[in-house]
Amino acid sequence: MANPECRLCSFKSPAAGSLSEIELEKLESNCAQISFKKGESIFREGTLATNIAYLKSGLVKVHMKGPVSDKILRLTKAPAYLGLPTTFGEKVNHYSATAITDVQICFISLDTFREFIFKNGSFAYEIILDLCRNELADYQRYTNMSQKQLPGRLADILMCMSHDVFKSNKYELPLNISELADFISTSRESVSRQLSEFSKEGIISLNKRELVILNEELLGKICSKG
DNA sequence: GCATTAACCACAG
DNA sequence: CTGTGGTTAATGC
Repeated sequence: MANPECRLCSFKSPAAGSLSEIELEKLESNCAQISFKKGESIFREGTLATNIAYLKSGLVKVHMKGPVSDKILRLTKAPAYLGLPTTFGEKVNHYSATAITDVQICFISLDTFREFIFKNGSFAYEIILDLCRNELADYQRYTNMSQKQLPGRLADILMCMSHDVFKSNKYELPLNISELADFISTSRESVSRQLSEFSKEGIISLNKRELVILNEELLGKICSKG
């Protein structure tokens, strides 16, 4: 656990950017930074939500238990708040957050956070903005996912990760096959098969976890046609 | 009917 | 943990 220096933090959220000097000092003394290794759980579904979690660096999967299997709700890259809806709106977490790379988290006291919301309109506004954007993005993803067939769903997340997370046509898959399946609501076998289909068709190449998108145009078509 | 899609099972690296 | 083959159920011409 390191001493946070919120005032100097270069990963500050837009919301924290609107805090005054004094408020930042307050934040500093009510906040603890912790590192998690890849695979470690940051907070877990069913446990009491005690703090606001701010993802300072790294990549996290947000996921919840379904009736059949785990479901990955979102992939969240730093910087971002994790689980505001479940921390703020509910006493008990309705979903979990797990590190998929090494990760740094700042846990912020719920009371302090709440106080900022009450007293600092710009701070509150930034938080609302963030929640709105996420809700819209989630609605979009869920309608997409529920109407596309398997190839379209897979193409979708492969491109998403390429554009939004890694900003490159070449990247290391952050999720294993069965996590990909949990993400796009299918079985691990289907993901495995579909990936080799894409490889055979020359759309992607995949050795180990190293993914290269060779034919982005075609992948885009598959993505939009479903 | 026949084809397509995708899940489930089993088994092998 | 992954990749494949066989089988099977559902859905759409």
